[in-house]
Amino acid sequence: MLRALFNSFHKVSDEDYQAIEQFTATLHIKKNHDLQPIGHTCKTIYFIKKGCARIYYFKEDINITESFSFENNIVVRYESLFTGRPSKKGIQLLEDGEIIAINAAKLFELFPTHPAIETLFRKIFQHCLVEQVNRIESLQFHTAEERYKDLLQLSPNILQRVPLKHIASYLGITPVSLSRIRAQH
Amino acid sequence: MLRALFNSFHKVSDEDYQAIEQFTATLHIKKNHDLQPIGHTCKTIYFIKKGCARIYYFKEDINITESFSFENNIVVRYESLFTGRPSKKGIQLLEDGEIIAINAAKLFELFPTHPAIETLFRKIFQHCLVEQVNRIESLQFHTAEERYKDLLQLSPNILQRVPLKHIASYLGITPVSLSRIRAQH
DNA sequence: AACATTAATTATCATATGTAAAGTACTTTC
DNA sequence: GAAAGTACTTTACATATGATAATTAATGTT
Repeated sequence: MLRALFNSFHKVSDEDYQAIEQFTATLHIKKNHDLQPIGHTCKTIYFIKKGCARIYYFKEDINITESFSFENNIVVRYESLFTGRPSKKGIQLLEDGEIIAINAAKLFELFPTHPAIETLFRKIFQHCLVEQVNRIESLQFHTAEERYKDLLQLSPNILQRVPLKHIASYLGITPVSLSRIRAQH
Repeated sequence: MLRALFNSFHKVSDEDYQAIEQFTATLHIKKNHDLQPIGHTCKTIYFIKKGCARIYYFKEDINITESFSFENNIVVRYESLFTGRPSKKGIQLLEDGEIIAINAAKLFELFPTHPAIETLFRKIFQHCLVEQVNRIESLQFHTAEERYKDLLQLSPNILQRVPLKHIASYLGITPVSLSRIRAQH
């Protein structure tokens, strides 16, 4: 499953895959619990095998969802992993979940001896970069209603899995405002 | 100059640097001219030696600035370079500029034989990823006024170099709205 | 220098979103 | 199963931003 995801970015040999696997652990986390709390420096790349999660932070007491992640996706707080600074963001499970944790420091140590692994993760990060650019475009010049409709199109079942208050803050609006948008069907 | 920038991400040997240099060209572009027009597939990584540029696109006749880039920075339309799809975005010079163009296809071909070059660009892309995440945070939950002040703090001389209309669309607001924000000092 | 074009500001009005408060429905806990 | 808590909606009002149009300022062209 993890390997299938990897292969979709860059084919790796059995040996390379096993080298990565060596530094992975499977975690079972309950709904509403944190995979990583606010304030810790991110040293792990997570892969969601089952469940869904959100990256969140507080702005003046307001709980803001930066992103959602569902099965078969990677979750990383890049701004912490790539700078070495503590993250003001946490990762919370929105459903009971099964998570594969990859030790990032150990993984990065593999790069000099396993170029294919470095290539794999370079391509994964490139893909993430494209996702972020698209998100910026959406936030910069779409109305809240357009962003809501786009989100439903991209993740049709998100309404069944994620509380509306998180969707609201993800869209950059208040729950009241989201209610209004939903009401005018 | 380019090498100094590279070194700030990852030290490369003379040989590696020369391998990259082989696929670079220096361009002189006049103010208001396009470095790359809308609709072309991005196959080049640009480095700004002198001048400043913006990535822009149209949304229903409205000319939107996605990002600004100044001296000593890299400009790439990731969503095109990393997907191979034509970009609906262009790159325009806002001042007469001197640009170093790196042929991305040739560069990527160096990766298997020059692992240090791959590492260098992985780190550059990681840095860009962090920048994009920060931009998302700014767009998602700051008011237009906060975003304006943050921009001035980050690029204090931007007002002298960039027309306000571009700054407005970069902030996700109309020029009229930016005028108002500036008026209430 | 005169003219034409574009950029920026200001004013007015319309609309979208925020804030606060109250009500309803759903969950959780004991 | 009652009580408490949480999520969501609705209403009323406040504020920020958008749209349009008119004016002034700045820039480019001949």
